[in-house]
Amino acid sequence: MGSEVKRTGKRVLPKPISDANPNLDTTYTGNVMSKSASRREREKEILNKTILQAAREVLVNQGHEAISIRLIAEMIEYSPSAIYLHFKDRGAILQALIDEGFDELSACTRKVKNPGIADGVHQMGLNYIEFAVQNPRLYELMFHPGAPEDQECRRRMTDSPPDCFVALLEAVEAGQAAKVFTRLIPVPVLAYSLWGQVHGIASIAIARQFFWIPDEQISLLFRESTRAMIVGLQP
Amino acid sequence: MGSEVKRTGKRVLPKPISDANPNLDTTYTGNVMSKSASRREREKEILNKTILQAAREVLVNQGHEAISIRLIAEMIEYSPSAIYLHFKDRGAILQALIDEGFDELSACTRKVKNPGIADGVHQMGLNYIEFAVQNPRLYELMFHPGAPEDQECRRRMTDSPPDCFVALLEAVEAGQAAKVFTRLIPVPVLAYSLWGQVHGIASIAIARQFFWIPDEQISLLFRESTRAMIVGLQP
DNA sequence: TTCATAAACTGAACACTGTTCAGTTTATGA
DNA sequence: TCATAAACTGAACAGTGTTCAGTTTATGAA
Repeated sequence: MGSEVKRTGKRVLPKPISDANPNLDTTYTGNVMSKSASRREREKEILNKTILQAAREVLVNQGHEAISIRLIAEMIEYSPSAIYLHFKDRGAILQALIDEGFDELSACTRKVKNPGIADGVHQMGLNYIEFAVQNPRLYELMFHPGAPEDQECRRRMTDSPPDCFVALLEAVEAGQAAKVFTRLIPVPVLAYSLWGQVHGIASIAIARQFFWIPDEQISLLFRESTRAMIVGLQP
Repeated sequence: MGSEVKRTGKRVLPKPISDANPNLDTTYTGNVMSKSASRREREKEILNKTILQAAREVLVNQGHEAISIRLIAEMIEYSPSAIYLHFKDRGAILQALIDEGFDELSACTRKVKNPGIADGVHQMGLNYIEFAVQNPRLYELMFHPGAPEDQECRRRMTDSPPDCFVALLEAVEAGQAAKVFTRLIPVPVLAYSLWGQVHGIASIAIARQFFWIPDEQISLLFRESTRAMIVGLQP
């Protein structure tokens, strides 16, 4: 619990950004939105981020099951009900974390220089696994968010694939053009084969309950399994 | 809810097995354990199974998150507290379901005839994926039981691998002897590469949110990805 | 058959969730 | 200065897992 400060309606946090503040947005005042209204919007944005920061901290340390509204409320020193002014429900918070995760994963896979050649695809896979291993709780949330029904996340996902998969599809297409993948199977099948491989290795690496493999062989496993998959896709 | 029958202490269910019952165990009466004591033990066993049946029904239809003590209690027409006379806590019920799952998965992989040859290994992988796809909720529970800490499941797992993995290790060793896998990497690395592949494909197939692939290409994906992995493990 | 004892079982409680909403406090702009 | 809107709280509701005192039933010896 800690502080026993009496809490009243409006909080001093987030601090009102004074006119002297260099971050003040002076380019967009006037007719459509009043100055204070836009400031309020920025404050709202800040509190939004604060909530997500707290949620992510819990996620990293204890996993997504430990994320509770009341806990977050205590961390950011607001009442639990205040959170519902910023997020529809607990699921919306998790979804925001999932979105963050996919953005970061996408950045990891996109940073390889030549995705179209065999080494490039290999490196994409290794980057993917690296992200998963370094953010195990987040990765777990991204692919196993728990209650599987009702989420509109499902709809969004099926509407358009996450960008990390788009990157893979592009690499596969470039690889086919460059004769890296010569086997005559549809591009999605090729891409899913590759994705399945790295996802499986990453999942197993995260769920450490399944490791009777010496530590020094893990990176060998990452390299060999991804290599084998790429080699296997050329007849 | 249904019946409003007044419930009192001891239940008529499970029915006492009379002496006329052909299932009566007459081989072990007498000194160590009295007749009625052994009957009670059998009744306990039955109620145990009844609880697990109910739990599995919920699991299959709604996923493991929907398994609640109170719901199970209603299904088997006992009070919630009665369940704690048979299982330490909710986690113990889930663990029992997980154990069932690994037994069944093991049976699936073990039923291939020649696991040591390439086709055998391939078939093991396909059987594995088939199990996962046909028991998606169970498979999800087995590998993502939720709260990851505190479980003594962790200890048991790290003590000895599940039998399905032992079967794979044996197949890989036989495959190496038969020159199916000629690449010079340690057996565990080989086995994990194969397991990672099928696990990844199975996971993605289950989390259908990630499918923009036409239905008719799914079995092709299963076959091609497992094939590619096996081919890739020979230099 | 009687009866103390052990086993099985229940009901009420506790502490914890997510979520809602009436009511209070604060900021706003005329 | 002051009505109004926005921000926020506190208490409540319904749900969860779990515990435990107390009741009901079955048992086996007297």
